[in-house]
Amino acid sequence: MGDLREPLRDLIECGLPQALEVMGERWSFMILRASFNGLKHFEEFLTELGIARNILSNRLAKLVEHGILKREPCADDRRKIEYRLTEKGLDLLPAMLALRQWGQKYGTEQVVEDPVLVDELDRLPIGPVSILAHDGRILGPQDLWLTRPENLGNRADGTIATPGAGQGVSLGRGDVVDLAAAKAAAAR
Amino acid sequence: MGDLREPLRDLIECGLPQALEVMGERWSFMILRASFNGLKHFEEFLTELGIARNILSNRLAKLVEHGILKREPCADDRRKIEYRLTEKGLDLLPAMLALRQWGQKYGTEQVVEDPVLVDELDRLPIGPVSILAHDGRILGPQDLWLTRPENLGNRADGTIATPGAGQGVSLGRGDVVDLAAAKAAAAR
DNA sequence: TAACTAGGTTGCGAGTTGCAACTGAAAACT
DNA sequence: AGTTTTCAGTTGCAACTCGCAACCTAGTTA
Repeated sequence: MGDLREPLRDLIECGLPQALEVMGERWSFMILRASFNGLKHFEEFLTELGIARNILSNRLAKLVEHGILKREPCADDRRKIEYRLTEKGLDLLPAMLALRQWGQKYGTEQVVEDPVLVDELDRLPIGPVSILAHDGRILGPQDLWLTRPENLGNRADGTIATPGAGQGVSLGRGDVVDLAAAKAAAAR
Repeated sequence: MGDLREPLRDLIECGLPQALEVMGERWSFMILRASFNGLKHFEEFLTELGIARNILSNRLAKLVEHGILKREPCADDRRKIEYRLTEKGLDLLPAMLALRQWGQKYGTEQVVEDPVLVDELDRLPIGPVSILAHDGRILGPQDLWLTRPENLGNRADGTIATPGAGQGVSLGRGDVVDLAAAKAAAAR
């Protein structure tokens, strides 16, 4: 179970609550998806999502406030306002796809999708959103371990790994995966 | 913009709403994370998350109802109940990590993490959760395209791609990424 | 038997959500 | 020019949800 004895007690300080502050609200992900789908205007979101006007107004304002969407008056029609994804918003794509792939995998209704999301290059369906090691290997729950920063690269066998070309990603404090449970589940 | 003229109007039928039905509720992801962290008992979640008792009770019941956690009476103490992740729950790991990586990247407070989530093999930090092509290439928003099922593999240059060993993943109906916007943003 | 613990449930006030109606400004029609 | 329509919001009100504290019940410990 890693080299930590106990699961950490202070889970508050990590990226998840920060993400949920915006995206945890009821319609945020649906609006985000609509944005990815190219919707830009208030009334489009309104009719598309079937959301209440005041809620939409409120949610859009919050998404803009958090820098996920940007709000720009339309040039050709000065009543219209364009809500467009920022880079920060685009960066939510993996999270959204992961969620929806999960929803699709386990959803009650097995929907036959009509337009398929494909790789532009070969026009073949994309694979699952995955957790990658620094060198690109795909990792499952059973491959994750928790360690203190000072022990990075200290392999179980005593040898030392050095980060190659891989881009390490820093995660939040309190980032513990229950390996015992994960491995037990994987073993079943 | 793919070979579809317009963004689809019926975005309802896809995996996302199904996922949000459970995980869209306020505390669901935090409870999930606590589960990944190895917490199993009611009072543990309670003190760890600082959530209200009734809400926790309600959320746990819903997570169990949706098959994300399973509820098992403890053998040694029949008052205690263990809430453990099911496979369906474990499958939410990419979504949770994607969300928290995003939160960490853009969060106001740059938290210095103490325990780092690493690859078990070499004990080096994991990379970002990524969207993969069927053959494992990492895809960004600008690499995504939308196509009708009957046109799968029809490349822009007219040649035809055939799925290799890659495992295609089926996404929900209405799965459209606004390529124009994504590419424009990527170009900036 | 009394006290304690684990996991809930109930009641109440505060905050959120959703519907419908209204506003105000810019465009379109007549 | 004057009326109507469209766009993006705001306001009022009913229903629901959240969080806190208190209470409840079964099993465990002293």
